[in-house]
Amino acid sequence: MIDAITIKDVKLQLGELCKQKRRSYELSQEDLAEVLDISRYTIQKFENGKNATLDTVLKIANHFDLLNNLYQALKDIEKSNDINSLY
Amino acid sequence: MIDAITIKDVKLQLGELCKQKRRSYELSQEDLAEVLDISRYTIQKFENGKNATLDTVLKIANHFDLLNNLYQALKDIEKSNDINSLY
DNA sequence: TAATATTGTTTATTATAATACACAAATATA
DNA sequence: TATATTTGTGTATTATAATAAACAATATTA
Repeated sequence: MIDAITIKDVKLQLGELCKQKRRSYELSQEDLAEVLDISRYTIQKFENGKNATLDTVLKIANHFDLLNNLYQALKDIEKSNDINSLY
Repeated sequence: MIDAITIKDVKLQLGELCKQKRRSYELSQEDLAEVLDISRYTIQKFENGKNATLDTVLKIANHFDLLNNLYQALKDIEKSNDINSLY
């Protein structure tokens, strides 16, 4: 039996994804911080699963072209809710 | 030509989704705030597209059983990155 | 329409995310 | 191995998200 996903799990996975994306672009934490105009410490903490603000997360997502994906996913959830309400 | 999705768009959509989910459970902002042990003002601001913390967003997502979906979506993005690196 | 419930807004305070800086630890490169 | 680069940590400060409480503005219901 696999345990349910926790908030901590999601934060850690978000951090891992940032780390992976950043490295695939061959950017250091310093580089990414600079282009996004945020501090390296903020990136550092986010990549290691600490709490962050939505703005920080979305700035990073945007830089790695994940904003449209995210938006569409949210729209899909909203739509699936609409459909369920028909039954 | 449709404009690209902005960070503001995503925050507004997150807020709308919270509002919709909350209403589908017939909860007031007050109700939701109480069960999540956060203030109604935090919900209020989030639902209207203001900035928030990841913890706030994930507490809400968790309450509406969206955490597994989110986690899996993040894993999928990570995996698709791995695959691309093979070519 | 009157009463009730919900949502929006304001102000003040507290908690904490973000910043800046320095330095140590760990990795990568010459 | 020595040098350089990157990452992790610590401390202090600043900016702002979160809280609490009250009240006005909107919906909802009787």
